[in-house]
Amino acid sequence: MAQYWLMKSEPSVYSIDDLARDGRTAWDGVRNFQARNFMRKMKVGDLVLFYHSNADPPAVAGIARVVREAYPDASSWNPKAHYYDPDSSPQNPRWDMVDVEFVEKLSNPVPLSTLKDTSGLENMLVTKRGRLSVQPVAKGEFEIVRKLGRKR
DNA sequence: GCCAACGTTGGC
DNA sequence: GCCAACGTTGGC
Repeated sequence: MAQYWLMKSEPSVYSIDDLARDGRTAWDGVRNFQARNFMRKMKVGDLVLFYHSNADPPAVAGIARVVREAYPDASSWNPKAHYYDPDSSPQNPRWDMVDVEFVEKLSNPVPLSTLKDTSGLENMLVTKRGRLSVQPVAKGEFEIVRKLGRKR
């Protein structure tokens, strides 16, 4: 059974439009253990709410799908990479990433304020735990957000 | 740009 | 193993 997730990206770094253009991307740069552990649970076919953080307004901007399950994030042992971690190596990778593909851009992005105000979403982690960049979402929550996002 | 929240590191 | 210091996230 498919699971549901929310993943954050700053649109100035990588936006839903970038994903629409590229078709698919490797979700590298996650350097938080809890977020990494959630990525390790992802299965091909799982659906992802693509959330724009540090945006105006912060919002769920689109939907993506997992197309490759967790594998080592090579940028973690590249000294020139922004997210370089000296404790990670090819022999002993510390960080993983997944590949996701573009599914849809929401015609009506769902801002954080709406997530906070909508009945049925009061338990979403994104409204509580500001700093977790990869998090699980309940199926019902996913459906509500997708529906809101498709409204015009 | 500020700063609260909170995850991580490292001294002890 | 505690916890203070530090760094980062991310809303505002």
